[in-house]
Amino acid sequence: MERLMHSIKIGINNKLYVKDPESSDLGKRIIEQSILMIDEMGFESFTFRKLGDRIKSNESSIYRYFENKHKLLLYLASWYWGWLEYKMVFATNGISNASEKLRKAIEILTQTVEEDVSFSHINEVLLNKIVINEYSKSYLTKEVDQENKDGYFVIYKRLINRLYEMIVALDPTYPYPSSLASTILEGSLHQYFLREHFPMLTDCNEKITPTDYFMDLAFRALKPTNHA
Amino acid sequence: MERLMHSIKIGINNKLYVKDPESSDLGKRIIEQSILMIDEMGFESFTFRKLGDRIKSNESSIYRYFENKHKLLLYLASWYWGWLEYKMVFATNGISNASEKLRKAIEILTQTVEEDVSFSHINEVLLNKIVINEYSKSYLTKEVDQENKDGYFVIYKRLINRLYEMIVALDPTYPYPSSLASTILEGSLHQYFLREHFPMLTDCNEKITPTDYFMDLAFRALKPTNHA
DNA sequence: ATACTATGATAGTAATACTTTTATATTTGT
DNA sequence: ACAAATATAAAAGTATTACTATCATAGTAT
Repeated sequence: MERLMHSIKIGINNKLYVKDPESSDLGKRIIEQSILMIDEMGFESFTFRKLGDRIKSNESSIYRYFENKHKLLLYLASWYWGWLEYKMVFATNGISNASEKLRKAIEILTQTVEEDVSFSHINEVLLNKIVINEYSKSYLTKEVDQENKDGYFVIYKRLINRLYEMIVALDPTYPYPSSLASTILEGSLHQYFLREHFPMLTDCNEKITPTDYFMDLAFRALKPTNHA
Repeated sequence: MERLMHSIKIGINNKLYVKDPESSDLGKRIIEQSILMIDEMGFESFTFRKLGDRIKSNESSIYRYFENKHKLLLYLASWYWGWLEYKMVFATNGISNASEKLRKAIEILTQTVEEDVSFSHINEVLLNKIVINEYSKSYLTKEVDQENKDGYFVIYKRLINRLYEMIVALDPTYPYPSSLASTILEGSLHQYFLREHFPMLTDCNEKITPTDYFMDLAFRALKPTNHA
């Protein structure tokens, strides 16, 4: 798996960047260090000026890669969802039993990102934390509809759609498969956030994981059909 | 109900404001017009300078009521959750059957806010839209833990806790009552957002409501015990 | 040797998120 | 009715942000 992913490039909408950050050393440093900095200081405090100082480059050079920090966040999020999608498709690929397949998918999508193995300059653990803490900000804007039209959220939508398909395959009678799919993905991020900051609002802790909760919820909601 | 609510004041943590906006005409205009403006232009574009222009007052005068726009958002959100809590407690008060009680609570908490009836200067319909589009931004910050300690989220937490208690009363064997309660509240906001901007990611539309979805989900998950 | 490209350095602009000071209007207490 | 206290308004100032523009320079490709 690790070896395989080394040779994979996650295809991100090229409107999200001015110049592909994967195409140069500076670009990779921008990605690498922006992940560290956004995690450290939060998205609002993060600026291209500070990033420039940190990577000993220039603010104006960073603008040659990304129009603004909002697009950088969309880029990072797309990368993350693409990476998760890849892991999920890979892990569920051979499974023919609909129930097992969905089980595996939920496991991959809701489990903690444990360690950083595959891409040298991208720290997936921190990127997962960024997605938990900042992803909502990327779509809760007045520009969502235009940006959605421009395809900035395709990977995320495709991922939810894959989950939707597995739900329908398992139980075609369930009336809310899209909502359940989006609830699992978004709700999982939320439960991680609550575990960290509002432990009274969640049952998740060191022992119980968001995976446990959503696995249970999904299988309480769905009734497998016999042709599965 | 309307008459009753006219005489109710929603108790909001007094650290959220410098001067109580309910205590003066200017304060009420700040609340009234900030709701309209945040709805119109979104929270990031909204500024105290623009609000001052709009209400023909001065930027500096607004700062005498709220330290910054972030605290204003927290104030508006607290007001909203307090208002919802009130409606929920009122509506579920007389119900002794645990199942019916939870049913009523979910209905109140997840249904569309249809019209603005009770408080003259607060438009609850728009406030509901603001909560859908902006609430996450109020807690997805580096300062959450401190602000949580300062009690800025008490009403929201109390509301979820009330829902939690109804879930436990209905089915004490269910292992994730807190997570289910927080999922219903947060997930409902999310489904409304998706319905508006990402219809492919939800089953909710003109006919199917987030209420339908979460009512069904909750009652698939929970098994009433006989002593209910 | 030259031309092209990437990056860096510097400066500039408009807007934001405030703070400070001073003036004026309004309310209230006696 | 008058003085004092309080609320609001007006204006100016500051540091930072989110860029844009210009010019210089180093490396690379032909």
